[in-house]
Amino acid sequence: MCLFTRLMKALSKLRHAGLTLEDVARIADVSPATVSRCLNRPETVNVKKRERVLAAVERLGYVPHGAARALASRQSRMVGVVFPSIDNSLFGAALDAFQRTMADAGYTVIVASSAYDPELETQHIRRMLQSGIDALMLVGTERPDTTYRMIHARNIPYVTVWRTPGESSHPSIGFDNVQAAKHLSNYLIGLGHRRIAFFSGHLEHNDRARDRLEGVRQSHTQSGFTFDDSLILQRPFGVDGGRHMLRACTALPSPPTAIICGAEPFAYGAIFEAAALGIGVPAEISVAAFDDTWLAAQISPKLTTVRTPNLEIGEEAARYLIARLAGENAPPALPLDTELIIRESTAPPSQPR
Amino acid sequence: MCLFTRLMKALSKLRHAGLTLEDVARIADVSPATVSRCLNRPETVNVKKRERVLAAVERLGYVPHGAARALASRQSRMVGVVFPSIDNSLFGAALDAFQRTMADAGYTVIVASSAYDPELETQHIRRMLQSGIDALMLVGTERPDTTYRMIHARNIPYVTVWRTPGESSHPSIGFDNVQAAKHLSNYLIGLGHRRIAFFSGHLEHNDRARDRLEGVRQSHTQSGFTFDDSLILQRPFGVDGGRHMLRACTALPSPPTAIICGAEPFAYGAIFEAAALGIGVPAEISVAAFDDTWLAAQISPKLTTVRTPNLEIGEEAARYLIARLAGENAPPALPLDTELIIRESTAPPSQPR
DNA sequence: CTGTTAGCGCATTCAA
DNA sequence: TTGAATGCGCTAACAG
Repeated sequence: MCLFTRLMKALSKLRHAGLTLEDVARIADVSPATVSRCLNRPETVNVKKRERVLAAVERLGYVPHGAARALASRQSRMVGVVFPSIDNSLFGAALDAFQRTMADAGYTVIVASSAYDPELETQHIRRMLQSGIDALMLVGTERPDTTYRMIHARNIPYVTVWRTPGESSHPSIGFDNVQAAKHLSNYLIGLGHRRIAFFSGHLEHNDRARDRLEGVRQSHTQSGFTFDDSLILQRPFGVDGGRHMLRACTALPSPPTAIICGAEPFAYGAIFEAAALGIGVPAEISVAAFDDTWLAAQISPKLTTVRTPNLEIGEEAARYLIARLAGENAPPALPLDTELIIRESTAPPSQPR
Repeated sequence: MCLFTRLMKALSKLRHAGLTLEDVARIADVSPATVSRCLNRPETVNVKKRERVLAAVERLGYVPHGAARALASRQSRMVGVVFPSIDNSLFGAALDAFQRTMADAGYTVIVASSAYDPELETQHIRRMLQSGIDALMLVGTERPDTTYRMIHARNIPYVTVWRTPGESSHPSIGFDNVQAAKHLSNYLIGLGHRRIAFFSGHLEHNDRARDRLEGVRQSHTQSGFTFDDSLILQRPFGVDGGRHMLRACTALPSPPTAIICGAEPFAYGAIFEAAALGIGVPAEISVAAFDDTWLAAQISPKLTTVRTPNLEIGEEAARYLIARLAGENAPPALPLDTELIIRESTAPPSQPR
């Protein structure tokens, strides 16, 4: 029995590199508490002692035990991110920037992708809360009240990104999708387009997409035109969706002269398919989109698109959370700017009516 | 004092949704130990009692405290991933699959991107180890011994991905970069190409890139040709690198008739730049690459490329780690297959010599 | 500035 | 099967 205990202990030592605060304390000939202080608030401890302790830490290769630290201090120094997807350069860029900024502040990031499935998102959030995250970043604001209640119950800071606060009362960092879409639509209308199609991913469970559609609508009504709802097409995200929708809408009895794509892959698909079909872009149909990912300026014709501050969103969200975590009561940053980048894929309609 | 203590306790309650095992135990009228059993090994507890306990858990909305659980059980149910980058669909796809598979097995994933910087990678690994991860996934096998020692000291399972074990003794899940490159190069040589350029990211700190170059070399020597080292170009990853290298090598006194790109973005850059320069692909120069990301089949000319099992890598790596975590001694999966996908960007050289 | 003391919330013995 | 007891490794309050 005693043997067994010793064995288990040996094993546990192995697991934890055999080192605890106490070991370090013994070597440095101080109390465990002092070692703890050296690691967490070095300035509160005598210089000579501190050096002795840190030397011991170094020599032993001591590494604090995260869970123990979390349990005792009531913070894990981990933050969670749930994104609709992470295998694209849109959210990838934001995640990258977020992670980098968080790492600089000593935080570790936990990530999960919900595949645009609200239920999956809820599960991920629950699991993360359970893991003891100190803060949370989510995309958009549309989710069940119960989910927000879970978050509030834990009383941790969180941000929603990719939108501005708008009506919702959630801290948000992002840009105004409605305005951005309105701006783009106005530009097209200004070019003379009167029949504009809107290519979108599924609108339910995606407040950003709905915002953009809303912007296009407002642009029309405020310009004194009516937006034709039959020109709203929906497909799952991806190039193939764009190809399909282009084919669908060019086959219409009265086809659009311009297309606004709610997400950039649709625009690529539309442009590729138009090329395949021998339809000139922008000669016969204009194509514009949102996001300005790396491909936009590379393809031919170069894509007219709204640059969205993907990277900045990740960075600002991290900053906001770090501030909150530090006890500051900073409000989230102001809405970030978008910019309409006019390139080659848009032009006046060929046969103005 | 007593008041203060009570206050602190109240505060802590708030932070943790006010619920501990003990609370549940009290409500269900059992001991805390029983509640713990119900949650972890339900089959070892009386059915009636179990139901009572689970009902209480449900009703109270009890959520176990991750850090406490980790501390007591010596496992965090978190696994770490350090990737060179996450804002591209290559690693993004793998990460996505990895995360999904891990989530299904009840694990949470921590992610960090090293930006191809070895030192940053080391830091991230250290931090993750400290966070108490139960397992770790890394890309490639080339890193300081000290890093591997850190991992071994913790005695946790890990995998390296994107390569096959090869000489190194590390568990690996991936494909044979040398063979894949050799295959591609053989195909080009078979087409009649004798001057083949290799577009690469930086070769130091990137064993995959070196493997691919090695494959191209082997292909040449085994076919009885010599590979011209002056046709190895290096640039940071990205389309711009591809554009730049295309310009550079077409300006050579004796330019190549074909290009093998170590990563796909280079190929896109090369193709776009060739179009801009009025150089025909594949009429005047052939272009081929690795990865087969979504764009490969969309651009014009459609890209000849080696399909690499990005998604499968993430999935298999997760499976392997899960098995190891479950105590199974499963060896990593066999090398995954790659497939040469011949499309439109390659053809015999225009002026065979 | 330092050491002593007392838990953090849970899993896991062990004896019943 | 169950409950009581113990401690995981650390931080934080307190007295010195």
